Amino acid sequence: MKMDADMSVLVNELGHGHELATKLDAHLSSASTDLCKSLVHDILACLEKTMSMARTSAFIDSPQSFTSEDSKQLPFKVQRKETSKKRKTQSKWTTSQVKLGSGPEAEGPLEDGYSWRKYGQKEILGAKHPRGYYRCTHRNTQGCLAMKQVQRSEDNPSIFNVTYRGTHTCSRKSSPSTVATSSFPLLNQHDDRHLLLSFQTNLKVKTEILDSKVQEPACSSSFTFHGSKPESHVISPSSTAFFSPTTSESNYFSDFNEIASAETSATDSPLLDMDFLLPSSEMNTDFDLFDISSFFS
DNA sequence: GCAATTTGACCTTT
DNA sequence: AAAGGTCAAATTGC
Repeated sequence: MKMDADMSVLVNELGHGHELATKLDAHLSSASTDLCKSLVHDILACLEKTMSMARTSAFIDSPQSFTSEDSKQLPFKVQRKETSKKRKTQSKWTTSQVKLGSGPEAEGPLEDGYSWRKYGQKEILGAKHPRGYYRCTHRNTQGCLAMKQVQRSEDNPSIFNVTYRGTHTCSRKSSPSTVATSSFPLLNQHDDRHLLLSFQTNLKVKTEILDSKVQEPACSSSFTFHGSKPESHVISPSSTAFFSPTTSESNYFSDFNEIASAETSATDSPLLDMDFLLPSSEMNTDFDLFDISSFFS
């Protein structure tokens, strides 16, 4: 990855987003709700942090997440003993963050275009809500190792922290309904629809690259979906496009994967394991995953 | 009947 | 020993 150039683009884009958020903040002075104000400040804080991280190349150095030992494993049937190293590496991931908000017309990246299958749920210490564990539906059939974790936010029930791990190597076949229910099974389907719709107008995406120890390459991304009061939103025709697999090729998640891929490729890691398989040449330096401006228009 | 989800047990890490 | 992550049998839904 052409790191200097890309980082420059990153900083520029984030700077632009920061500028827009600042403008929005100014306009929200009287008519806005506390939530909106809060969100704006949240966005600003995150952007500032991200810009700072980009400048310091903090997250450039995040290596890949799995060892060569892991890469030897057949993905189709993970054996318990062999998962030990995977966990070891995962626990050492480190993060950088990017948050995205969504504007009214921004068809949020809520749907990543993939289908997920839940394989576990765990009560997390100190957390009000359990964490759900998901892996790609095509794990067994196509060996796709993508996984994600979904956990409801502590303070705001409408916020879901979604952490993605690995890159999809499968062909995406998920239907909107399948995805909608499988992505957030912590809610019933009725709530899911509200939640998903709410993402159109209030989406916050947080990207994390966990703190990496040099000897344990790792990278993950965390998306925080921030839904506002569901009942305040109305179904729009465009919402269907949001879930359409045909649009997923350019959705935020896939784009982020490309970005993450580029990041890790800069580490010169020899591994082509589950995390980031896309070559750096496919890096979208336009950074449209983080087309932050769209969220403020 | 098949696929997805639930959930308690098990395993690894800290 | 505690906590987090995964497995897999049982259950549920289509």
